[in-house]
Amino acid sequence: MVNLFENINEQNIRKIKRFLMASTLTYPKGVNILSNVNQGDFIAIIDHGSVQFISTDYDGNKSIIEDIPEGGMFGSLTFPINNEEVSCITKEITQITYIEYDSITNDEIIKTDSYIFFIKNLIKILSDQVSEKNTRIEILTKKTTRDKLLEYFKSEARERGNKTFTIPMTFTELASYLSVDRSAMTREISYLKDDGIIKTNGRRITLLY
Amino acid sequence: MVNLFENINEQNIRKIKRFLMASTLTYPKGVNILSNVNQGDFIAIIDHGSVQFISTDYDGNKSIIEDIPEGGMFGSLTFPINNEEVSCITKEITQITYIEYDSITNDEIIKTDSYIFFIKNLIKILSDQVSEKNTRIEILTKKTTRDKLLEYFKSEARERGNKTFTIPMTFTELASYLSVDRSAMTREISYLKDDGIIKTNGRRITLLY
DNA sequence: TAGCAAATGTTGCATTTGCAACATTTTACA
DNA sequence: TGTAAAATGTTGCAAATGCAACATTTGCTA
Repeated sequence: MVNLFENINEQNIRKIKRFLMASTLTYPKGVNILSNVNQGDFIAIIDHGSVQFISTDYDGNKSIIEDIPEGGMFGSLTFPINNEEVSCITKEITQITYIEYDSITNDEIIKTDSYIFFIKNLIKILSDQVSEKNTRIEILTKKTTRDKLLEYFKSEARERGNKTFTIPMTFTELASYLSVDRSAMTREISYLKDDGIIKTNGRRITLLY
Repeated sequence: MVNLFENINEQNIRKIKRFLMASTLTYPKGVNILSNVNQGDFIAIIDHGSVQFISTDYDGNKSIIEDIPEGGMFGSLTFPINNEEVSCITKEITQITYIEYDSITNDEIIKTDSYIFFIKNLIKILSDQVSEKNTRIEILTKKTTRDKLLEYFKSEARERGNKTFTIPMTFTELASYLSVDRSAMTREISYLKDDGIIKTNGRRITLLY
């Protein structure tokens, strides 16, 4: 995953952050950081920790929209923040640096040496996010649990270049990512094994075709 | 929707396009434009016409991943283009300008007056795409057709700031967007009407709560 | 390391859904 | 403007799935 400050030395990072009017906040585990959010558009970079965007139903049903790990970023431009159903929860103690969106093109910063790297990193990160979401949409549009699982397994296999891989989350989280009932998913996984389509060993999966 | 060349005058657009090594191609209706795609990463801008990204199953089931209208853009960085299951079909006669991704930060172009506008437009478009996809993911993760419909209706109402709105596509296309069976969706819509939750008049929907 | 919480596995059952087949209406365009 | 294609509406039925309830295993931490 690309870091927003990749290929930029410490000195220039400090300079860019200054021009970007960056401010850094630290949150404890389990708080909703969107509750006291700045005015105006911003970009948030996760220095340490991780967060999760969660959508909650009128029924209390929760679905994870996105997991953002250490080094990741998110922005007010990419989330319907004013949607009261969406919250952004820290999964652990988390330090976040906020950047004002309008400042990314101010006069000072575009004269900075590493500015082009910064912009290219930002564009790359956004592109990767679109790509990731396209992958998830392609999976979610499959009608059956079986097809969702197979599409997910195929996308993992494609990404790793290997028909054997370890899924990077628990089965409980996978069910949430695929938006299916966990127990029904377990059932379908055993059918896939019975039919000789996959082999499993814990979270290690092998596609057999 | 933001256009990649918004706030840039004709002269500078020509200059930027030259530095970007832009090439323009025109396609007839109904062809897969990814079949003969350039080497390397690129950004494609739709000058006239529109395209649709479609994923096709081993069963032949098709699902629309994204509709891109006139003025829209897409890129090799945001689509798993090497995935043989995804195709990009022109919905009508379509003219597309291709830009080489690496050239968006070449030495010539960053000296151009309107470069900052160009970059800001690009970032805005990518952010909007992420945001749109987050909305769709939030809808697709709902378990029932009823909840998918309601989430979609709410997101439309939110966006328009009005509980009455006209859906911007056919019901057939909506079923595809929600990834549900069209006839089952029609059935669910009449249940929603019976239950007094919505009112409809053709594609005009009113949320009654 | 004991104990508790989370993850995983299993199954019956009611509900939801896709699918198919068909009638009717609307739209596009030759 | 006539006609074919697309969109819309309806319904029976079988398949898929969510849900609930429970047993078992794993992992964390006090």
